[in-house]
Amino acid sequence: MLTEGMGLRERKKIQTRRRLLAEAARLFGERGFDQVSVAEIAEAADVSKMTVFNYFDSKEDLVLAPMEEHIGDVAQVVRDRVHGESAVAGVRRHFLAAVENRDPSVGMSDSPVALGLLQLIQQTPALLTRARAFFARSDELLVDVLVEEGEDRAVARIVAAQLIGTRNALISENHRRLLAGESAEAIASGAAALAGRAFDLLENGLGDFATRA
Amino acid sequence: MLTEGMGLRERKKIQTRRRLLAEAARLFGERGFDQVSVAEIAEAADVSKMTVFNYFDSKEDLVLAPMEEHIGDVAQVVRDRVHGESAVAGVRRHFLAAVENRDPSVGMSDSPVALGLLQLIQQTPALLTRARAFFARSDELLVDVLVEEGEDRAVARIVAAQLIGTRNALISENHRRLLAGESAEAIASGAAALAGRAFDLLENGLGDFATRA
DNA sequence: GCAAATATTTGCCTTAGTATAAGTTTCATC
DNA sequence: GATGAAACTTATACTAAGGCAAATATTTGC
Repeated sequence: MLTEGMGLRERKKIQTRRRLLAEAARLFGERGFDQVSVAEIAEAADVSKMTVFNYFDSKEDLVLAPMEEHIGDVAQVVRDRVHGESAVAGVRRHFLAAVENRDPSVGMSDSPVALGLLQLIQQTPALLTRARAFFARSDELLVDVLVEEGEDRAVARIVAAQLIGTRNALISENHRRLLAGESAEAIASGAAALAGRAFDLLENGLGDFATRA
Repeated sequence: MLTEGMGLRERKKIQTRRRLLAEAARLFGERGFDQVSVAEIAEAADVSKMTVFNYFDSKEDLVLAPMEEHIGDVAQVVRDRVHGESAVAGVRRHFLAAVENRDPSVGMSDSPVALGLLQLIQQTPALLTRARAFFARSDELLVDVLVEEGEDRAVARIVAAQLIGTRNALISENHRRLLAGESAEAIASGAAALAGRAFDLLENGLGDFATRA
């Protein structure tokens, strides 16, 4: 975060925000989400409780704020896809590149901090719930892009659900492996293979998948 | 709900539960979810606040309890599908039958009560959130069925996400039309056509859907 | 330095949800 | 039909999230 050209007020706000996020992460990491009150976080960051809610709409946001930035990623990728490229192809390309780059937003970071966050989220119902809301929002944003391009909204919702659902399942699988102790390095090739399979299913259809013998 | 053969205790419990649901629906309908406290509902139903939480785990459950019964529907349908039928075909068949039967669980009831509930849910973030949790649970249950049949879990998660996502998008579209004032009768044929399109996309793939010109 | 804008604090309030212990009702069994 | 156990409800008191209003402090542009 560049701070040049900012007034004192802006710089302080950024600092306070960072301090709140850091103290929250520390306390949550030590004791778990539900065992830390907002008041404690406020105290640790040396501000009042009200100020915490001034910076973050809810206690959950103290954990999930970083995720929030990526809500529009898929919609953006589809909007920016190259000529001749389908929606699925665009998402596939972007996802594979993210895996290649060990992008934390697709569950490819095995840093202690990222792992700690992941664990916290998985263990805390309130956070899981909130994370799901982000998926729902991603979906809406993608629908809007498709509608802008002239697709029927009802069809767009179906396609978006399939695309976002597939992508989330892939990310979630990466998370599972990270939490099982695998390194990002170890996960990478498997993740790419699985993604290939997943996007193939999307593009060519489930067909007679799981047909009862 | 048959009450024969039940003791007084069981009958009273059922009555209390119904009274709580009815009073909650009435009050929520009159003033909105957030403008009614649990204490008020308890008073209206002539029980203590604690008793409300004895019957329902949370305030949201007072609205969503009826939905909860259908969480396992898709998983059950897939588990029970006939020989030679694929997972998609099974879900398609069941969904189309539900539309035909104006089943409320797929958004095909235009009764005032159902409409009121729908509206309440759409307008209340906490309820929307909770409803999404049900979808997530549906998904997990479906994954379990596929895994039991021998599918790889990672692949099962991808397929389940596509199936459940598609179905939810269809239901959600029905909800949209209901809230726009259309009758279940009027929605039926369109819903069937859209469902056909949606499951075709699932079965045969998105292919070059939304390929940029 | 001063006034306007903006951030922060303080204190208070409502409400969901939990824990506990003490009452009350139902039921099975004799 | 009395009785004791089990199930259910209640009152009470508590915690914590979150929202609100008015007072206070800080930064800004001038």
